[in-house]
Amino acid sequence: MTEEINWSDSTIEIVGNIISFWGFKENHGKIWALLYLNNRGFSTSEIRTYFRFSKGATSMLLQDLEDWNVIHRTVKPTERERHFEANSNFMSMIGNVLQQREGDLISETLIQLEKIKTDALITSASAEQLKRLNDMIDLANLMTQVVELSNKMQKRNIHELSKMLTLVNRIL
Amino acid sequence: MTEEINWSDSTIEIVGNIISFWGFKENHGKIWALLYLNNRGFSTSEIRTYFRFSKGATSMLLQDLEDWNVIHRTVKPTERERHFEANSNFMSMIGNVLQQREGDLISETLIQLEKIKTDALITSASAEQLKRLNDMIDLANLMTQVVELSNKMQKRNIHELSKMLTLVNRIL
DNA sequence: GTTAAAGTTCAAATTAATTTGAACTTTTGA
DNA sequence: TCAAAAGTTCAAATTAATTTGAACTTTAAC
Repeated sequence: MTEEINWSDSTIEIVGNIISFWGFKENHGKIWALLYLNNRGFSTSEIRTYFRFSKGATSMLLQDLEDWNVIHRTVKPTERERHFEANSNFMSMIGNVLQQREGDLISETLIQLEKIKTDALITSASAEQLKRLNDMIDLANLMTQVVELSNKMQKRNIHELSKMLTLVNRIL
Repeated sequence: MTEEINWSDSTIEIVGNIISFWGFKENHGKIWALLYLNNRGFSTSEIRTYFRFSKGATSMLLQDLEDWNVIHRTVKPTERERHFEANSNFMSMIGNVLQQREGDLISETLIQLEKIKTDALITSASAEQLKRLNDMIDLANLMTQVVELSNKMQKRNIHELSKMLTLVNRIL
């Protein structure tokens, strides 16, 4: 019976949880937290063993994290397996996923809404309805802005961001 | 065979979609969009018929939207059924859900992380690990700020927000 | 070039989120 | 007060998201 519970284990759980909040898989967050909290490279099989993930899941999760620029490979000349380290710019996780979704969804939405607007103009829509349709277009544009903002936030660290937001909160 | 496809139908689909992006059920977004785009009160059964939702689902969805302050009841003395209208402050939808999650998740996370930090201090954690644990606490605090911000955004309209974000984007 | 370890893919299985509908409670008009 | 219409609840059914693992491809040490 092991006495000591590793404090980083519980943190990994919690961080996995908090990250899934932003629309990620919890396991993306857990892997990132493992790497980040321990501050060293982990091999694929080490990660797999730690979490008891399948080979396929591990491959896919690491792929995503790499694509999102949340982890990077480290060169280990002695080992054949890949090794990964966490990038500390956590915000990129959020930013990248928003960006990915944005590409797929928001711009497409804007195109569709503009198309609908054209239709509405030539048919029966009332002035009030047009106003509201325009609001929806504003909404889609707002989301583009949010995504743009989150991309810029990627380049800042958490402390800096927290301070910035305090400021913005004070202004509003 | 109906010739004319109502332009607002497609908009409702799209808005439902874009709203689910923020972590809502698509059907929350659809109901809100129906009410908002048509700018009038709808009875429960009207809504149910339009979307072909079950009685139970309609009840629950409307309940949520009302709780989140996204729709409100209107008095119709002639009718027995409830009638609902959209509140135009769409942002409250996002803000309220973030807030709701925040209550359940972020504050709890902060408590847990602080507890873990105490443990880490009295056990084996290295200075570097402590630093990273502190980063995680910063992260949780950052999320509190984001939630606070989104609550303030509720009180603004979409146009105003869009302009504000353009400004922030320019600064960063 | 061989081959074995590492990595990928994706259909099937598992798990999680959402919706349904029947039984129940509440509301309201007569 | 009563009854019927409206609204709610929640276990079961449905649908959606995630994970597994076996078959496959790629990589790199020899």
